[in-house]
Amino acid sequence: MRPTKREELVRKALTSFYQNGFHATGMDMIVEQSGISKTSIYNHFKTKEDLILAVLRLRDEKFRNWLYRRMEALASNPEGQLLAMFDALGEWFEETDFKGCMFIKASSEYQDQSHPIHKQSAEHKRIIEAHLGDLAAAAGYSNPVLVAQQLMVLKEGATVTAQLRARVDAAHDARQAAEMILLYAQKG
Amino acid sequence: MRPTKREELVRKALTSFYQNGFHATGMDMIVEQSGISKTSIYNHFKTKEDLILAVLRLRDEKFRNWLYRRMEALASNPEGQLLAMFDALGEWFEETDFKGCMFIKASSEYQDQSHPIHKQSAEHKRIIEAHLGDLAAAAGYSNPVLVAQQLMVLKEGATVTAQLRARVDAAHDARQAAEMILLYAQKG
DNA sequence: CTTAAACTGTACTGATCGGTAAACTTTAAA
DNA sequence: TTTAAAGTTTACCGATCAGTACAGTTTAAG
Repeated sequence: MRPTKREELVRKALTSFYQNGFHATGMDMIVEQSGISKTSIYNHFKTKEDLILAVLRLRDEKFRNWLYRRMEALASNPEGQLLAMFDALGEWFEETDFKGCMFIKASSEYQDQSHPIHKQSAEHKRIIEAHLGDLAAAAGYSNPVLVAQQLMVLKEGATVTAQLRARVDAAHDARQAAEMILLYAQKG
Repeated sequence: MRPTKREELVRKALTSFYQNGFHATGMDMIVEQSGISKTSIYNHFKTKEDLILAVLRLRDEKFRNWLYRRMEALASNPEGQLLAMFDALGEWFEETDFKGCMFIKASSEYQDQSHPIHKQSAEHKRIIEAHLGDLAAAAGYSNPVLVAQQLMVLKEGATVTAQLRARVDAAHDARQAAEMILLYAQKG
């Protein structure tokens, strides 16, 4: 097995699904955009759903890697990294091909909670929230779980606002709100 | 013209689109769910897109009416009403047929900012934010626009979290965060 | 009772959907 | 250089998509 073609397929499919949505993107469009034959695609993935799941796995890995590294680059201590997440989000929102969070969109199109695509989207969010919880614990907050949940609400809200209303500065609003949350959160 | 049939069609179409999504809901499914013939549907609306726009108009009116009334019922002063929005959201999240915000989902499926469906979704958010701004001004905050923006970010984040992760208590987290925002916002 | 508008069912269009069959060509390792 | 896997093109499948044509039926007002 040559992994390159498969990876290239998933990478190209990612941009197609991200830019156009899941239902709106037909397999023929993916053939066009990727330059990979349909027969070959279905040799790698049994169904469109399987391809989407692979796309979401790649997106999860790439996005979390990028976010975590950016948070570490922008601040040295855990408290600063929590706030730096919103600066990183702001950079993301400013990218020309920003089209919102792929997992929010996936869960919007596959609404059933038991659907694999929905479950995988929820898992992505769970992992990020756990990371924020670790940082909040390291920062010494007495209720790191609550802090992480509140910061996640701000993150999702800023992302949706940036996509739906083209409001890039939502990241700045969210950061200010996060600062107030951290100010009030008791330290253990 | 009898307005009843048309209204019934839009009402039934709303639940279909809300429960299943826009692309995933075919016109044949709307014929089934509404009991109204396809010929009659296309006599009222030229295209599926026109029907969706009418559905979103109805949703905007119904949702804002409900939210505003609920905020007024739960608190008497403007500051309390701002916080009561999150209690109202919590009630919404607990409804058995809650499936997230219809406008967030619409903008996820029609991503182009210039698309009528996307624009109408953004308008819905703009109107609610303006209402929050009025309440924040009445409450005496020196920067009511910023307060409204931050509360909107919390509202969107809580709604997405409740839908994507089945976390009804996101409304409670958001309310706590909102309390801290209001505590720190200077009064004029 | 008449009449016109509203609505109905049925059948259809061309396009596209996800997915497959079959025969052929490229690729990379033995 | 042989060989088998991985890739390709082309054509197709039945189902469904949004939307239409048409002839018949219900409805409500004069």
